[in-house]
Order: sequence, then C-alpha cells, then structure tokens
Amino acid sequence: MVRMNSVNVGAGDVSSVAPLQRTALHDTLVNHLRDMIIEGNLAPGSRIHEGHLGEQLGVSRTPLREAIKYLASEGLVELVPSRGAVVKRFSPKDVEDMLTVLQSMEELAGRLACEVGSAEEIAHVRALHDEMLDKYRSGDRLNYYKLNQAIHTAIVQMAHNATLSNMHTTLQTRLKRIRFVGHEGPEKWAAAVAEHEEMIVALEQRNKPALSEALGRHLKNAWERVKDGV
Amino acid sequence: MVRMNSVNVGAGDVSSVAPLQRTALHDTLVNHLRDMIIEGNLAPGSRIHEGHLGEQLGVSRTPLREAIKYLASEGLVELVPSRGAVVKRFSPKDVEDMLTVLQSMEELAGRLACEVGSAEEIAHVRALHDEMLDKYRSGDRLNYYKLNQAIHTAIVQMAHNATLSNMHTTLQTRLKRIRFVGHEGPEKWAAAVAEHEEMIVALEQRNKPALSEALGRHLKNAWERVKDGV
DNA sequence: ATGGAATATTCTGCATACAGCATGCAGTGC
DNA sequence: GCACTGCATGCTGTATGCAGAATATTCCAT
Repeated sequence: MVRMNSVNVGAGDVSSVAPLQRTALHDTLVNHLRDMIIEGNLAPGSRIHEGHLGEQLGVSRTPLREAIKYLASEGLVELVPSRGAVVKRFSPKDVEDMLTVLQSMEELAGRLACEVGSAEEIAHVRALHDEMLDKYRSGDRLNYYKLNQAIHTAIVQMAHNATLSNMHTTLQTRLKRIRFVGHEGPEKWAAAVAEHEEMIVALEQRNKPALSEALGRHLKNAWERVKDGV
Repeated sequence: MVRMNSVNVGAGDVSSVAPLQRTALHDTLVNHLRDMIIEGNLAPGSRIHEGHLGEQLGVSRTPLREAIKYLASEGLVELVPSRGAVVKRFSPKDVEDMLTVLQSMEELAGRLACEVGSAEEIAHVRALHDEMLDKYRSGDRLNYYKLNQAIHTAIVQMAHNATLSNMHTTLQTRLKRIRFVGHEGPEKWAAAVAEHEEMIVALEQRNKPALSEALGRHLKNAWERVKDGV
C-alpha cells in the first residue's frame, strides 16, 4: 500500500543539482507487475511462473519474488503455500466492498479537503477539471479517464493525510482493472461530467457536506454505469 | 495489508482429518517481525540488519528479505535503496492521520454492522463486552485491552466487508504500538467503559447513526485520553 | 479403455555465493 | 590544522544452486 520511497541520497548537494533517481530492481518490478496485472497481461486467477516470468523480463527469481511479496500485501496477488502466487480474482461482492470503502474514503477526503485545502490546490483541481471537459468535448476517452482519476487523486491529496492517500491509491489501483472496462454511452458519460461539475463547485465553495455527498454519489453512480460491463 | 492466506492444501483429504498447517518461512517471519516491531524489540528509526537478524532468528537472508518487502507494503518499515530497511517512525501527525481514517472506517463499519450483522454476531459482541466488564471490574488491564480490541474487530467483521476488515486490521496493527502506551487513570477508564456500553446498546437496537456516532466519539476520546503518553 | 499407482518432471522455497554500493578511516596535500 | 581523496570493510542487491513438494506422465491392472 505504501509506495516505496526512492530516496535520493545526495551526499554533498551542490546548489540545485537534481539528485539522480536510484531505483532497485524489485521496486521497478513492483510497478511493472502492477501494470501487467492492471492491463490484463497477467490474467486474474492465473499462476505467476517465477521461472518463465523472470526469464521473460530478464531478471532472476529473487527480486521477482520480493516484488510478488510486496504485491501480495497490496492485495493484487495471493500467495498459496508451495504453489506460488496467483493473480487475485475479485468477485462482484469484492468489488462492491472495495467501492463501499472507497466511497467512504472519498467522502472523508472531501470533508478534509474543504477544511485544509489551499486556494492553490483548489485552483489546480479546477484546472484539471476544465482540461477534462476539453477531453470530454473532443471525445478523447483515454485522456478523459486519466484526468478523471487525477482529479479524484488530487482531491484526496488535498486532505493532507498520508494514510488516506495511500489506502485510496491502493484501492483505486485494484479497481482500475475493473473501471477501465467502463465505456459508458453518451448520456451516462454526460451524467458523469455533470456530477464532476457539481463536485468542483462544492469544493470551490468549501461546502463540506455538498462535496462529500457529491463524491459519494458520483462513485455510486459510476459503479451503476459500468456494472453491466464487468 | 492483506494477511497472507495460509491455505491448507490437503492433497487427498481423508474424511475429517485436520489438514496440517503448512506455513512458509517468509510468512512466519512476517508475523514475527510485525510482533517485534509492535513490541518495540525493533525500535522505530532503527535499521534492520539482514545478516544479524537472520542469524539471530536462524534463517537465511532470502525469506527475511521477502518478509521485509511485505511489511514495507504494509507500512511498518521503509525501504531505502542500497541501505536496506528502516523501522518506520510515526510522527504525531501520522498518528492523527491514521486515527482519522480509522475513525471513518469504524463509523462505516458500525453502519454496515447494523444493516447486515446477524443476531448471533450481535450476541457475540455483547458477550465480549460483558467479559470485558469483568476484566474492568477486576482491574485486569491487559485482558481488558485485548477484549477491547476484539470488540472493535468483531464489529468491523460484522460489516462483512473483506477490504474494510483488512484495512482496519492494518491500521489497528500500526497503532497498537502507540495505543499500548495508553494506561489511563481510573476516571478516564470509566469513561471509556461507558462509551462501550453505549455502543453495545446502539448495536443491539441496530441504531445506525447512534452506533456510528458512538464509535467515532469513542475513538476520538481514546486518543485524547492517551495523547499525552505518546 | 479406464482407473489408479508409481515415477518423472517441474516449480517453489530456502540457502549460499558474488558483485556493487555506502561508509568510515587513514593518508596526503594545502 | 583542515579538507579532500583513495582505500578498506561491511552491507545490500542479485544470481544461482539445491532440496522438497506439487503436478504431469506413464505404465500396469482390471
């Protein structure tokens, strides 16, 4: 759940020289595997073959295994003793459960954001929103989707609560696999955009209950909209 | 965050022979290290020396490293590239953040428990509560504490939401290190017990808002009570 | 032909070995 | 006397090797 810190160890930092980003192999693998799972390259329910996968990626089994353990804790894979790791398969009930928690988190984040978010942060979210509207108008679904996610993430970030951010990210990641399926029709899409507009307004007014309620409703509706596609 | 399943793989399960509990070393280590961290055997901020620790526990570095990666994802340790793992140190702000999220989760759990909890489950919680009262009256702090935790866990369990349970457990574990410090005085202790009584009543009446509110207030107060001790 | 047992194979789990990076210390130049 | 460089040491990160479990295969019996 907590993303690993790629701490930059600049011994004697000279003025403003950017310290180079060091990355351990197992860390890289965590991200790579996560992407593979989300994008479906590693199908749910399928076993992860350390030997093959390692060879395919050009790494030995050790860092690969370490990455798998990390993802197991994140809930993306399941560890079966003596049989290795399996990409976790989520039942509809699992997904509903996650959404319930995610909704609760976003509602909390909304309230906190209204309290402690800075004017700059709010402006930033507004900017993202406007950009998203552009993508909506031009029918650019992929970038619409990305900005959509970015907005939700930004609002959670505004709560300035590290634990909340981490857990939200974890859930959002798990659900990405599901949500990506959601290619809703024009009218549903319009409804989603309208909800976003509501959210932004509530945020700009720092209207806690309104934002919280809008976020909750938005998520609930988002699920209703894509439900059939799962 | 998700506890590893120690799945019992009985190849050819004969009638009702208890399948032997297979446990992988890295899994065992996860639990062991977690306990060590919670109990303070591994001090916050201290580096984890793979060589020494492994020798001390009688295991090689490989499963130890795997366990560390798992705990890193859980947020109990931090991975520093090329310098290994460090037991995470939580700032007061971190603790407050965790409690904010924990509170939100318990409130949610309370609402769900009122909805979907069975009568048996409610009776079970009541039993735990009565037992806890016994410990309170006899001044048995340790068992009081354990039952206290058990009650909160049981209520969350009643929500029948796996994700919520897992995340709640993760947070509760992280905070255990902190909460254990809480040796409050008699009057504060009495207040905590009173709050619990309130919770049970609300649960038995399936009074959603009341239970949710009581849980939230209880946690907030619990924090106020032990705050100074941190 | 089919079910089952014995065997062969494959894969996981753990240990060990090796390479590279971090850190502390001594030595040298200013 | 101070700072910087270069070396030595220790630890992390990765690869490989080996033992045991799980699974696939084959062969025999019915």
